[in-house]
Amino acid sequence: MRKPSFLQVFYSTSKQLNSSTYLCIMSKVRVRFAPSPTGGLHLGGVRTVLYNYLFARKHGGDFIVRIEDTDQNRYVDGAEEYIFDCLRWCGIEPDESVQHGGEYGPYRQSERKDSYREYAERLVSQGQAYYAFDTTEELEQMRQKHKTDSNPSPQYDHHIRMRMRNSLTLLPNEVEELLKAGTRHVIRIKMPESETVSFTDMIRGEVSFETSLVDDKVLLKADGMPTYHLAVVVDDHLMKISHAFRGEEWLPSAPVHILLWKYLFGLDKMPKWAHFPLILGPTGKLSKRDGAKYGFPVFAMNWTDPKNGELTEGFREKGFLPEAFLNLLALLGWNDGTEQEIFSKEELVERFSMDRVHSAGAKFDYEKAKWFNHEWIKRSESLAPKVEQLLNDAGIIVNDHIKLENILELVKERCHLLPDFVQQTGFFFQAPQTIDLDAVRPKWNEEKKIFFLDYCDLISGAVEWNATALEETFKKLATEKNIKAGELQLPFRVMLVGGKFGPPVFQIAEILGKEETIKRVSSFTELL
RNA sequence: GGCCCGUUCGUCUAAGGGUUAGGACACCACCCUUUCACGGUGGUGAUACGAGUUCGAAUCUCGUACGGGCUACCA
Repeated sequence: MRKPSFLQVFYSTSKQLNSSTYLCIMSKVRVRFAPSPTGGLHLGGVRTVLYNYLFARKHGGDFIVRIEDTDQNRYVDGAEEYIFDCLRWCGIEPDESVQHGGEYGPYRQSERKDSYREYAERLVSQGQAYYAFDTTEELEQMRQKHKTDSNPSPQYDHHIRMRMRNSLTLLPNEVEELLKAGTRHVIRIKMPESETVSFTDMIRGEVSFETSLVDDKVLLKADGMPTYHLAVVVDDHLMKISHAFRGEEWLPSAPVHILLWKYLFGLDKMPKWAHFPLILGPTGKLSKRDGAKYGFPVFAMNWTDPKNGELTEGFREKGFLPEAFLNLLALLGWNDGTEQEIFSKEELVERFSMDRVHSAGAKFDYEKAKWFNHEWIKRSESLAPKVEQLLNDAGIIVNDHIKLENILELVKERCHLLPDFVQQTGFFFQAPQTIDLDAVRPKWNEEKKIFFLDYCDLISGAVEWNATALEETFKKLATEKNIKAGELQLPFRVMLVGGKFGPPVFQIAEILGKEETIKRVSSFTELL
């Protein structure tokens, strides 16, 4: 018997599915990251990008970056460029964006301004939204007037709206007049008085809300710009977004978005939602404003606030590898069910699945973050350019690149953050500026001084210059002089590197070379 | 205050009714190493509480407590 073709199977299976599942199968996966250009890009933002990206790649879909710049007051110069720089550093390239182009542009909401009003007006004519003419002062008055102990933050909702100045309370011709006169107004959604709105979150399952408890959110602002609520729904529709992922802080406004989808485009067209758990700092939600006050970075890369010139350090500059940064972020709220913790980007794409994303918030652990970075440093084969840059910045010139590669292999396991390499490799290229004499002094004596002088004589004539030979000579001489070799190794180390650190001391001497080794020992013996 | 989400070692997490509740980071001890690391071995350490369902609950249900988020013409 012939096997049924894929299409036949597909057709017969799909008939048994409901229409929304059918659509889900049919439509291409398209996800978006929608940041607002208001400052640095923090941990949580990058993880949201990552999960979006992984999901898109995993399902052969598109990853879109849409700039949500509908608030002109909060616009910060350079923030948009910065976001793309961060993504580039992480190795995440969008398929469509302001910088990458695409068929669904413009990808900046401010440039789509004209399209939103039409949808808001449509809602008004459908009776699902209304014009509101209340001024900021009137709103403030309302909040003051209705504020009680049991209701500290009164909402513009179905209890209040009939007492405000809007197209629900005003006569039609009054509204007409106000509109004609160009009176500043907003368009608000008219939340139903008693409906239950629910949806299935890919991470949390069914979530439901009573519409009577949700306020009449502004959809279109007085300046003609949409609020997030309108823009996200309209643009997700226009850009054919199949799955909408965002942080948990958006969950409370989900009913507004669901209703908007229902009114404007139909629930069957609505993307699947997932709300990611928050990444918490030591005291709660990580905030952009808290910058590096936690003792660890929160931004992906250095961010300088153009308003006050204030610099906030980023993970990149702190010395994190992008591979490690992505890895640690991926594991903050997700795991593949095995005990594996180190994943490359490619592995993450392969293993990622939304139903293994945790629903509970995760407190960021900087110690573990450093462990991830250490693991990636140990695995990395391409550290040299980064380390060389760091050394240059410290005023140390790298004259031999093969030598640097060899040194890197030797010291990798001692470095958690990239700047650690400066201490661990610097002395190979430049004699130590400071010598930790105190580490040697207590057990130092004339006998030992003579040992080193004699050792220098011995090795200066050595034909074979390698760690093994050097160690052999060293130990032999020590035995002859009846001094414990161990007591001599620490001083030797301090002479060569300046302190109690670094790889095995004879290997250091090997790399340093004869001339330099003898030079450092001699100058040391003159100091003590 | 209201609404929503959440709750397994200090932290990130595994365990989709039956496990001595597993791993990782951190911490401690020992081994390796006469620096510091890496590595190895071992250890301390958790199902918030109370009911219910069940022969059996970390796991399902309800309540309580606690934590977090939201409550703008910000996103």
